[in-house]
Amino acid sequence: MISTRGRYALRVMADIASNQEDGYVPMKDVAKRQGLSLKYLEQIIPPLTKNGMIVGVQGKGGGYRLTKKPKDYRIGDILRLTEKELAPVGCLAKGAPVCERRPQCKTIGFWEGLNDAVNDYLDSKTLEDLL
Amino acid sequence: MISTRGRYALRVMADIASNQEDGYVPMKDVAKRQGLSLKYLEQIIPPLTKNGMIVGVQGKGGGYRLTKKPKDYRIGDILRLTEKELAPVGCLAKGAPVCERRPQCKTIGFWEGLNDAVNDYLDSKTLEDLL
DNA sequence: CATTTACCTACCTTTCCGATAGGTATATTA
DNA sequence: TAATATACCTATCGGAAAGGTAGGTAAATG
Repeated sequence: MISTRGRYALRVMADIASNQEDGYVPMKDVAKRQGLSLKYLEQIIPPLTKNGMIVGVQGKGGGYRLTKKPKDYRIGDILRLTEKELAPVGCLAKGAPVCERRPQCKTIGFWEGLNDAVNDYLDSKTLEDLL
Repeated sequence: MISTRGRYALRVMADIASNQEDGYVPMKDVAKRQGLSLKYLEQIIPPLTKNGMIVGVQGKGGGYRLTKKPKDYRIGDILRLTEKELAPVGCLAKGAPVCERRPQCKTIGFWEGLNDAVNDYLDSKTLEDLL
């Protein structure tokens, strides 16, 4: 399942895209428009700035701004950064220990297929599709 | 995303399919072969019997048995019965209250698409594919 | 210098997953 | 008929994680 982190991140990105005419968009405004907690958003955003998806400028008149055109953001990329884990099952998760039943496991291939299906869909859509 | 309930259910179904020559397969044996807790499996199984996916016979010599050929079980059907919730986001869940932001929500269409993509994949595979 | 913003870190509360536990009902076999 | 083996039922529980709150610091602007 997708948590609020990823869902809110998408809404934030779409909101910035819609409001960044030529200046910077304060997260305070985004929070108010979207009806979300500013403090909570503040701890969801960092992975996006650290990976160059958006730029943040401090001080008066500051805020956030996209670094690319909406069309050039794959939703999968946004979610993979903000969501703690996207894999459908634990054994396909990032830091998962190698499952000892792996050799005899009859379902792993099926789960890998599901994982691929999900990621293919996420990568087939862009931020522009949300606007 | 997918919990142990659905994952174990698949392993149980595959195990029964592989061991039900012409008699009934005791859950005790399944638990031992799969390395899972019998008591936990016992509370995962009921939805499968109540919906006619398998039949359970009590008493000595009893156990479980498939009601159809492995090829006729869509994995999606098994998971929708055993998994508490398959929807990728809360607002698409079974008993979810209507979201008040629905009219202005720009992401709901995207999530519905993901939900469809997942279910399409799950319904494209059968129990036979796991054997 | 005052204000506004991003940025950082700790903590907290509730939910729920993943089980454990103890029992009852029902059928078979000796 | 007694003993046994099974399915079936219901309550409880510990730990982890989600989802958020809170309070601060750093930097830029007017």
